[in-house]
Amino acid sequence: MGKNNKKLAENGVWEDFTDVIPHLVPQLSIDCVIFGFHNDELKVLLSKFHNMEMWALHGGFIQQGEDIDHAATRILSEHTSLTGIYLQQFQVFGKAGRQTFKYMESFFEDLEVTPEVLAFLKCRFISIGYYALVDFSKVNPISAAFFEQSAWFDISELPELAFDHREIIQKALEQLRHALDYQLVGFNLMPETFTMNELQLLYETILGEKFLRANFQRKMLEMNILKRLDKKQTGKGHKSPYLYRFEVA
Amino acid sequence: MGKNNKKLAENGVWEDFTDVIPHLVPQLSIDCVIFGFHNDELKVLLSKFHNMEMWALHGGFIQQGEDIDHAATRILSEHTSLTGIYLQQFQVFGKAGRQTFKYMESFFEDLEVTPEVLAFLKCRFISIGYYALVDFSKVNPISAAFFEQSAWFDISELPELAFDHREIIQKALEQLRHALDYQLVGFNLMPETFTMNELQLLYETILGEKFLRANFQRKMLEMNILKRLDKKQTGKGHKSPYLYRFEVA
DNA sequence: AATTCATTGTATCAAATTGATACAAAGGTA
DNA sequence: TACCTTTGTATCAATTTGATACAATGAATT
Repeated sequence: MGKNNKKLAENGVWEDFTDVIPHLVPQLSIDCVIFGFHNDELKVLLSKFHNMEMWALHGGFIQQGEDIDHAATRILSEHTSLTGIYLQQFQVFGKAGRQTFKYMESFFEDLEVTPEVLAFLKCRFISIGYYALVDFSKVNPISAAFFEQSAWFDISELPELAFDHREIIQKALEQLRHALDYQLVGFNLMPETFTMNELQLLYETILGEKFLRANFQRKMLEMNILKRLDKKQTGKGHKSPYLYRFEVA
Repeated sequence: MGKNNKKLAENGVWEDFTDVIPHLVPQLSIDCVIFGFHNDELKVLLSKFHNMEMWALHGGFIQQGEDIDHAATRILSEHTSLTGIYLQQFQVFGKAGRQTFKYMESFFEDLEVTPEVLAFLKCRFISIGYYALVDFSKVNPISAAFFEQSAWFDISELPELAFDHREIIQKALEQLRHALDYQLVGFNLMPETFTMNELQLLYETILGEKFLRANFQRKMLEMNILKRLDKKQTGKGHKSPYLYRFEVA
């Protein structure tokens, strides 16, 4: 997988980049902030540029006439092989100088592409931000063109990020927090079944505040969105909790 | 202004459209939903296509490298001569077939443009939706290229609208309602000073629900965002209300 | 000058929601 | 069986919200 980047189409998606450009909406891209939840921490899936200590969001281009939501779904599945994922468009990033190519000159020099392609890649792109909420345990990242590896990062311990990707993640988090308050969005980050305590930890982690156990449970139950299943056999020395599944009554 | 559309640059913004295209981000546009409040009704400012009973939002293109918020501000001022307006990006519209040119063939035939320009104009555009909140009394609409007049429409009595502009307005309204709940956004639709009753009417109109006068006043006052000024001399046969100005304490 | 009327500003009480604490039940270990 | 920890739920206090009441104001009317 991706020993070097001289060929741009290692994942088979692009046969020849020069030929593809005319079929794209130029200077417009999509960037996905892929959120997962693991070990009581909110994670973001990032990809690392080849030969550089620089990470980036999973992005891609929109094809002529392609529905943008379809493009986002396609890009996501190209990077994770996941389908049926919760995806939410949240903001467009289009500041004048949002892409700086500082520290990336050697990266571009290594690319064996035509001057036209290089000029295209160095344009100011306007990027539509989507966030994806995925079940961490089901993700199987795929390395795509330009990148050599993918990895999950704790939201509070992000590595060096390209362009304005740190700001994009920050805005995505704010939108996610907001959505958590008035939509039933959190369950997309949970496995199929879960305990009340696990759900509470998700809410506490994302919102960055603690809740009283009794009140959290009362609130969740009176929303009538949880189906109570059998008890979970924990083997721990205490009462075993119920399992729940998200299910609107 | 705008007796016909054979020349595209009547407002002086575009000298020659063909020359301008290469300086735009292709197939990407901005559409502004301009909200105003008048006679206890929420209004939208629309423009009418030349020689057609078809209305549209005020839109425009983004220049290469131009900050998109700057572009939105520029477009707004080109259409209304207003500056310092509250503008909020709210959603991108990029469905596969969002522009239908049904009923618009004659419009395109009337345009004396090169085939290249025509092809450009008929592309599927991805449009970034912004909404603007303006003080109704200060607006002085300007007719722009393609259009013959502008007018305010009650949100509940919209005329025939081009493309997916009805949906864009609907989504803008939903976002505005939402923003009203948790941001201090409504004051942009009000004149400099106003009575509590006028403010309540704004909230009731936008949110589509009635509030009890006493509770609305209590809620607003305890937010500490209103500066109480002198009483308004109404000349009416009852107690005269205080005037307020938006001012964070 | 007193009366009438619609509107405004605020007080008050009831109802609902939220915050904090308590306690019994379960499931294991010592 | 005693003990410890976690879970599920009940309970009461505090706060917020909903509904109603009432005095004050400013003009027109008598």
